[in-house]
Order: sequence, then structure tokens, then C-alpha cells
Amino acid sequence: MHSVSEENYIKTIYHLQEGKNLVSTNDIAGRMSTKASSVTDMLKKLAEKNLAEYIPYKGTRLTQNGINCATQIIRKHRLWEVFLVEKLNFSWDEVHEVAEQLEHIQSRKLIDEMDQLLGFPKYDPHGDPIPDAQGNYEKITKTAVSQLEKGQKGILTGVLDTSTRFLKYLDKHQIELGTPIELIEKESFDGTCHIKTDQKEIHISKTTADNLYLKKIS
Amino acid sequence: MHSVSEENYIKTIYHLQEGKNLVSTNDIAGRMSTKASSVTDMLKKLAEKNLAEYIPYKGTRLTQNGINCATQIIRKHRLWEVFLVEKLNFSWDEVHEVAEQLEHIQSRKLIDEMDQLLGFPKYDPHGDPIPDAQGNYEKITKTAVSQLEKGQKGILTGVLDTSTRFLKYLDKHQIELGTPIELIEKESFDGTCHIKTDQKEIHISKTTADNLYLKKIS
DNA sequence: AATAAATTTTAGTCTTGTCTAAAAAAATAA
DNA sequence: TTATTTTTTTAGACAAGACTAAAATTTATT
Repeated sequence: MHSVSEENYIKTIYHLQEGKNLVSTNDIAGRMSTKASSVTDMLKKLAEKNLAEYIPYKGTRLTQNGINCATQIIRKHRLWEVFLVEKLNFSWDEVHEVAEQLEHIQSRKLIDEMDQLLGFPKYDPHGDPIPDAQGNYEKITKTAVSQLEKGQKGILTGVLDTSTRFLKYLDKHQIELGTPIELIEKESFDGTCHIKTDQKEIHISKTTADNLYLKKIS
Repeated sequence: MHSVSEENYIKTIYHLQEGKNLVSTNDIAGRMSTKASSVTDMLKKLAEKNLAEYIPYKGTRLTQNGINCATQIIRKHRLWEVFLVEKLNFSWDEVHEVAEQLEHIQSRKLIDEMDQLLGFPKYDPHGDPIPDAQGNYEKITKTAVSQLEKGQKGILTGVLDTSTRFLKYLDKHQIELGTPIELIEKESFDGTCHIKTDQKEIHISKTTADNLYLKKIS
């Protein structure tokens, strides 16, 4: 259907266009570690194929067509991640790289059967929701730890950064999905957060606090 | 490591070089539905990478390096086929196309864990042996039904052609791995075989008889 | 508003893998 | 053994996708 490269661009645009009206060429290039000129070339092609609208010098956004394509790729990516963790003993920091490859395998039956084998999971190992066969999924309101007020609490429901380094860091501090987190204090000058989990109290950088998403609790 | 295209050439050469000393450019082109000139280009590249020996105008053969690479690809292909049939309800005629994609996924852990999940299977759904992590596998002596003498019997241990059309044809006649087959009569002029299974007696073409492999029994 | 800075696009090049057409080599036949 | 046919290679072209350098456009700044 679409090339691996096209699919990667579609996925990236989908993630970047959340909230925004148009996604800029540079943002795409930055996230994909490629050059702006390469992005321009691809945007023309995606527009040609009716997967994205492209307004030169302004930016791009996916068409409904492109959005459908993106959610199917995300569905595949996240189902494979569940499979790797549940069935093949991968840890949550090991799954991303392999899932990046597996998400491009083309077979409707494969992914629907996989869904069934896994018991139609709703979330992947990083807490992100898995679109169903129709592309629908629950959009959760994400509150970053860095946005909490002093004294507020929540339960970790997702992480933004899924790099191995970050996830291993969380593992080291016994922070995982479902971990309750309370903001004790926030340094105003550099955003460092003093938090308390069910295990211990630690100080985390603003970068880390930006990457931890909670469901707020009373 | 190697590109998908390189891997497909390596796999093809591996299959063609069984028994032969050198594999011809045309044979490779024929099996891959590509042109001889494309094959020549790739052979030069594989030789450059020390994956194959290439003697212009004479032919090619894989180096030990190339053979190791080939067996790993075959290991992956066959393990994925077992997974698809055992865990995802695929039938034996549906697995090939998807396994062709999955065999190129790069992750040592993925395939070793998969092997374990499946209980270290020895054969794939078409009766072909699965190489272990070191690349070793049992080479079974293949006797085609067409090579039997009148009255000889055997058990179906493999099929050469794994196309959907052929496998569905076998399904229709209730022929599967393990089915006992006896040669009743062979037409000398066109090779048509009159065979008896545990279910019934049928006549099969020479082409079909060439594609059914048996382990001979007394 | 005019200039400077940042962003984006264009033009041209490169690599991988494919193709066609023509040339070269090997195999076959007369 | 020479001629013919088949096989294989070379030469040149093309498409996809990426890159660099330069040009064009937009945004920011004075």
C-alpha cells in the first residue's frame, strides 16, 4: 500500500498535529532526524496521494485518509508492544525499536488475530491507548507532573519519552504505570520537582517531570 | 545489517545451490521474477560484501558467511510460520506471504523468545525443518511421490510448492503432513500417478507428484 | 518600513535497486 | 570448426528517498 518511509512521515505528522492546526516542515524534520528539504519532497508526495494537505511555506496537516492510515499504524505499533511484553518477556524499554519495524508489516488478519490473542488490550506498556480495528480509541487527558500544583496527586498513566535511557531511569526509581505520585515542591527557577511515590521521595528534573503523565486524583 | 533485497537474494541462492556447485544468474532471475541484469548487479554487491563468490559468466555460490545469513533468515521464516498457524489461527496456505515480510525483522531477542514461546519446534507447517540458533537443522532425505516405485509407501513429510493454490488443492483431497501415501500405478507417458491415501484413491499429475515429499516406509 | 534572521523550497547530486537495449561470452548445432 | 542460439554482462536510464547549497519566502527586529 504505502512505503515504509511514507508511513513513518504519516505517523510523525499525526503525533505532531495534535492540537495544532498546521505542522511545520522543520518540526517534522527535527522529530525524524532528517533534513527539511527531504520533508518538503515527501509532503508533496503525500499531498499527491491525498494523505495530507500541504500549503507551501505554511505547513501540512493529514487528510481524513491520512488520519485513518496513522491510527492503523499506531494500532499495530501498540499491539506489537503488548505482544512483546506479555508473550515474549520484553521489558518496556526494549519494545520500541522492534515495534518500529513490526508496525509496517501488512496483513489485516495478522493484526486482528494478534488483538484477539492478547485479549483486546486497551493500553500499551507505556500507558498509551490502542485504537480498535475501526481506528477509535480513548483520548486521555494528560497532565504532566510539571503542571501539578503543590500537594496535588495522581496516578502515572503514560510517558511521553519512550527512549530506553528514560525508561531505565524510571525503572531504577521504581516508577511504573500505576505508580501514585504526589508533588511535594516545585523549584520556581529551574522547574525541578520534589515528588513522592509509594516507594520514596525523589527530586526529578523539569525534563523528566514534563515526560510523566498522570490521571489526577483528589 | 543487510537490506531486505540482499536478504531475498541470499535466500534464493541458498535454496538453488542445494546439490549444485554454482547457481546461474538466469535461475536466480527466474525464481525471483526479476531480470538477469539486476541479478548480476546484486551478485557483484554480495561478492563485495563477502556473502557470495561470483565468477562472471559461470555462476555464484554463497560463502560460509552467506550460508550463515541464509539459515538465519530461514529460521526466522519458519518460526514465524509456526507462530501464525499455532497462535494466530492461520491455515498452512495463508502463512507464506506474511512470513516473507516477517523474516526480515531484525531482533535476536525477538526470534529466540519466539522459539521458546513455541516450544522449540523442529518443523514448520509445511514439514520443513527449522534451523536452531546456531543454524543447524536436520536435513531430511526427500523422496518425491513421482520417484516411488509401484507399490511403495511413505508418509508425507513436506511439500515443495507452498503456493496457496497448491495447498488448497491438497486440503481439498484431505492430504496433509503425516498422511500415508501409496503409489498404485504410474503412467509412463505423462507421469500421472494413481495414489492411495488413508482417505481415498486419486490420480495426481506429475507436477503434483513432484511436489509431494515422503519419508519412505516398508 | 527596512533589514536581519529563520524557515522553507528548489535545484542538483547521490545511493539503492530496478529496467531495457546492446555487447560479450558460452553453449549448441550444423 | 564455423555459425547460431542462449546466457550473461555492460551501459545507460529511471524511481524513491535522502542530502547539500543556494534561492525564495516568512517572521522578527530595529
